[in-house]
Amino acid sequence: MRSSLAIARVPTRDVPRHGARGAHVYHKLRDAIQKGELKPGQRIMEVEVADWLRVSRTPVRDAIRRLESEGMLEHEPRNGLVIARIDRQAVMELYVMRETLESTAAQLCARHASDMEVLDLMDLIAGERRLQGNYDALARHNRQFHEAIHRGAHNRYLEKSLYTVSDSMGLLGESQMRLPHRAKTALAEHAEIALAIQRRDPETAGQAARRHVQTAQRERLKRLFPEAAV
Amino acid sequence: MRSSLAIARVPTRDVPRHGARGAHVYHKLRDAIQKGELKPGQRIMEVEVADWLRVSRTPVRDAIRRLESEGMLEHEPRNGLVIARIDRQAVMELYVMRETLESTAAQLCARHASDMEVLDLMDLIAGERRLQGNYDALARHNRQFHEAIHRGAHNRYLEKSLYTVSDSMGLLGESQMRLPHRAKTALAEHAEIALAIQRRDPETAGQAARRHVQTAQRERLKRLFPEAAV
DNA sequence: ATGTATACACTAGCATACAATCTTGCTATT
DNA sequence: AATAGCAAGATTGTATGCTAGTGTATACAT
Repeated sequence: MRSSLAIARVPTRDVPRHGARGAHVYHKLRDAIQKGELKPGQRIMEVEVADWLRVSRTPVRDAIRRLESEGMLEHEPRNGLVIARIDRQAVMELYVMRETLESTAAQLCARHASDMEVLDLMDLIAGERRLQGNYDALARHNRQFHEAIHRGAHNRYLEKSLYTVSDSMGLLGESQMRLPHRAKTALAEHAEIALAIQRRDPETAGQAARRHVQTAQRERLKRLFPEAAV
Repeated sequence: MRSSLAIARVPTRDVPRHGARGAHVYHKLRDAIQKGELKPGQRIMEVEVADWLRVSRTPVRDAIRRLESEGMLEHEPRNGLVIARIDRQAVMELYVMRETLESTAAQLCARHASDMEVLDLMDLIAGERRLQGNYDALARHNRQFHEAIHRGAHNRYLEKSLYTVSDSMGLLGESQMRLPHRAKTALAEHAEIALAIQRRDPETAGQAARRHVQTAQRERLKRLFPEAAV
């Protein structure tokens, strides 16, 4: 079918091979949104994206449909497709949802995670301690820690829901882990969750996760709406 | 652009007008899956669907991408795109997820539903009582009741998650409400949830919803896997 | 100056043509 | 008999042209 050295073959351009362009566009857009290069309310046009990534409109459409269904993009009545805006009300709803899901994930993780997964979790806590001060790394690490818990719950539907909720959180701006005091508090909270999971104590783990989300929410609201008395 | 009486114009065929074909295909496919006309594992091919609905592959692809992202369709390694299969493990995970979400919805509904929405809920209970024996109607009614609670929670992310979870439930086969004894029990459980919501008692409402999902799960497992000792 | 109508540009929805990939079954070779 | 290789057909991925619909500007009327 192809050159016998197909495995060594590399795309001439940065255009991905046939059969992966839709996914490529999806990830590029997603990353750009997460990094804040594309901001909420900003308009997205098929041709622009297609030009940017040097593909045709079709794979762009595929990616857009997916991001739309995940709530990262939305059609604004008289304005076309835009990066989803998250108003105050939506932030509240999002955090309520996250509270529920993270709490459930922690509970299930305490019940179902393998011993290996629990060890991973403890390693992550140790790693987080070492990273104090390095805010970029902490932000990435934070996501890893939470994802480890999500995986440990062994529930694909829950994991997927948490995935989209986390992405929507990304729309709110940069990670809270960049705030020194937040990073410190978060470490303690993470440790509390991880220890409860290690003890196989679902109730405590769930409660700890719930509190963790709540304090994160309070901090977030202070930054997003500093004028409001929260 | 068009005839001056565009408003009176009706599509010649059942092909919807420009700007709605993708959505049309989405709903047709979704309905067919819910009704069991398309069964889990069955292969879906773009051209077939396109012929069936007399549209081109493009809107079909749009619909497929969406259903895929919602978990109704999935790619099977050497078989292409198929209606999602739900194995025993997935059923368990799905019900855990539903338990969490329905419970949360009931709690939030007790807190945030408007008085009008609560009245609606009570009307639905009364209606359900009258429908005893009419199993088709009960199945529809059941969905309405739950959707009313989902809406009453006033949380768009929660509502969306519940929407996709409910759809995945549809993959399991016909509604449990067709079983006489299940219909009777369900009515009592629904009433319990609704009354707690009316009393604005989130804790009780949440617990009742959780139990409701659990008994539904037990019944479902009995039917799906009669051999297993559950 | 304000309202209304017409023309124009822009964008997403759609259809279709083309290309790459995968499946499958056959054949030749061992 | 088993297996590698090949070829035909099937199916999805990709590119692109065309069109309907909608926002915007300009001209005209009041």
